[in-house]
Amino acid sequence: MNKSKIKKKVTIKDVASHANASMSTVSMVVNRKGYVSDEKRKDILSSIRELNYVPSASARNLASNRTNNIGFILRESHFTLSEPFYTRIFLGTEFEAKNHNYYVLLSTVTDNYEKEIDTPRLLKERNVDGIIIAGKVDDGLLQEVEDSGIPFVLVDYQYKSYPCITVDNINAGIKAVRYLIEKRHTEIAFVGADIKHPSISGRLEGYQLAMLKAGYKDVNDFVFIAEDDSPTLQTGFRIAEKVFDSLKKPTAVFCANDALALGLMECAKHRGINIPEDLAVIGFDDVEGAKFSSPKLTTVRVFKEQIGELALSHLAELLEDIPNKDSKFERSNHMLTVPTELVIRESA
Amino acid sequence: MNKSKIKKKVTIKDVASHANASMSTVSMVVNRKGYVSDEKRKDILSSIRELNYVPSASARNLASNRTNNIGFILRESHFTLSEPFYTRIFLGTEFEAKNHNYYVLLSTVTDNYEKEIDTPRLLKERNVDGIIIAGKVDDGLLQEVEDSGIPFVLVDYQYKSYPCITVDNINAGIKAVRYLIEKRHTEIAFVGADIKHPSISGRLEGYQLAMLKAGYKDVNDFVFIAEDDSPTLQTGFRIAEKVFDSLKKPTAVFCANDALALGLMECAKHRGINIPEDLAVIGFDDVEGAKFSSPKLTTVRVFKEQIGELALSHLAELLEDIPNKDSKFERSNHMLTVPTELVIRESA
DNA sequence: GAAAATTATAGAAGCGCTTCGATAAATCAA
DNA sequence: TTGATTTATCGAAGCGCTTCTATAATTTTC
Repeated sequence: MNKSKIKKKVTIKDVASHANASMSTVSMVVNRKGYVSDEKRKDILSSIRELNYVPSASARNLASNRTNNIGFILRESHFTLSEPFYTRIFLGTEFEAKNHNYYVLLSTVTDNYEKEIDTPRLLKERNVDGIIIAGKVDDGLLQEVEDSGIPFVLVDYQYKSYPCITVDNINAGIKAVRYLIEKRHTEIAFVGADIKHPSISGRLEGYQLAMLKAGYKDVNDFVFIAEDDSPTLQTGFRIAEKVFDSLKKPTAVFCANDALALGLMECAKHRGINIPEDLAVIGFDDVEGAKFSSPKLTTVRVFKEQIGELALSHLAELLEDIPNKDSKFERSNHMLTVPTELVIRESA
Repeated sequence: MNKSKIKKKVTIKDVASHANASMSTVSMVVNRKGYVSDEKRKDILSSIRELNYVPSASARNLASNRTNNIGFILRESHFTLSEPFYTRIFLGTEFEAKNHNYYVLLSTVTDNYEKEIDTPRLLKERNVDGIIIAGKVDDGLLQEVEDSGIPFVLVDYQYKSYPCITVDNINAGIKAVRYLIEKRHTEIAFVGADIKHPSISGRLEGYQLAMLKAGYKDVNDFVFIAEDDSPTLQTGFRIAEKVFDSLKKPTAVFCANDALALGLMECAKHRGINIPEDLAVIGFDDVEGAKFSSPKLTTVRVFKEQIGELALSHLAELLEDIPNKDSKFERSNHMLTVPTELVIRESA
């Protein structure tokens, strides 16, 4: 705008002449590439500091044909969810992006995505080097991303055998149930909803495996599921009514997420069922509310920020194409599951 | 990465030769500038479509010395707040950004910001044309932004007399209280917390003005405030206990936000106080939970997305520096307040 | 101790666009 | 009619980098 004291922008040229070097040498120092003598490097670095030189991103991008941007695609409804699950993941990504010198362009897509029409601009204009897609999104979008040839990583969702970071739901389910068994519970129920979601079904699978292992034959006896409902507090309340009305009275419940657990506890309170005395409850996710409920909810903690970080660092790996021996990703297999932690509070 | 069928990137040059024009003419068409005959324009546009040309952002930015990016700065804790207030605002900004052809770079800052050290990268590297700062942030950061010379707009916060978009708290407060008075309430209380926050104090001010107008002398008689606590559900519960224990029994309460109102209602339930029969309650914000509480909360709706949109469009105005007669911003005064709406549900 | 490989630096092309003249035709003013 | 404006188009410079190539100087190899 209308400025008077426009400080002339410091360019690589200024640094070069100030340090008595060529532009290319300065560039190499900045990018840690090629051969530069220690002496020259020192001169250049001090010139950079002295002149307060910051490379121009646009120039850099143009010349190197990279953007240094990562796209983060998320469904609108996931973004504005009152429980900050995906925002936490985003935060982790953003944090890690700083370490890798990327910017993150967040782009939300509507829930009823229409191919071509709703295509995120960052995809159309191709000004990202890679893309992170968090949560379940429309298949059409996934297809578009694939077709674009831009490397991408899925988070908390699986599709075909694309690189993805997911929660280790099965093991977490096993851990939760095993804990209940240790506590001498025998009648252990599972409460779930939206069973088609891979995360939920994974948790159920963990439950079933643990029950089988413990010698139960009919692992579906105590399974209560609202197949097509989303796993909310309200749904939890509703399922709870069925649970409490059923003949077989469980002494413990493993819920597919915290919202369900909280809803179930609400219902229990209404019915005068004491938790954890009459009924032990374990949730999943470790949402904010879990710490504040009464009794405080015992649950499986999901490390959301870590997931976001991991997604970014894996994507960075893909982009840099550096065969990284330390990589958490085995050769062929680009699927990584993140471990969880059982947080024992009051409800179980 | 390693692609086989790399589609050669379509450049402005390709379009130019295909349309039998010069690069500069194509550029002018793309940017809607200068003089181009209708005929040539049509040719060029159809070539663009045919070749599926998308301008390169980096090249553009480099040549024009703009970035086409807007920075959106937010405190981490505000971002991961379980109530998606700021994320909603961000969503509005992002939405509007598409219309103005900007990308939004979201950058969170830690709550205990340290000048220089925590400076957002987008500020340091100056790769945004303008900045939106949402919510209260550290003064030092504000200073840095100011010093950078990059135009900025504050949202839901005021500082000196910088351009800002805020909620019309005072009028909303008046509206809420007036509604209660219409409903023949005479003993109307105000419940608030964190009173130094301009939004909260604005709401109190509205309350006081309405009460004065209604003929009350001692407008502070019925004011209950937890000065330094943040306005959460827990705080609401605590204040409620004081309210219910006090001698003067209000028949209606105007709460500074929904969380407080929800907490108060929780406490009322414990005490067997019926809402709205024994006590009318009005909240503020219209959070998700307001629709689900029982009774459903009557509250003042804040149009979060709209605020975000407004912030962006105002910033765009500043950047384009086009004296816009339709602007909602009067000449000198760059402060805009966004109106609210009283949503009448069950609690009042 | 000559050829090969490595280290160190500089120069220049070029990434894809915007924008500043230059030029010329068409329109206007008097 | 003639000079001044407006309209229309093009060519070329240049934005600030990266990176390829060239050229030396130095070190390694056998």
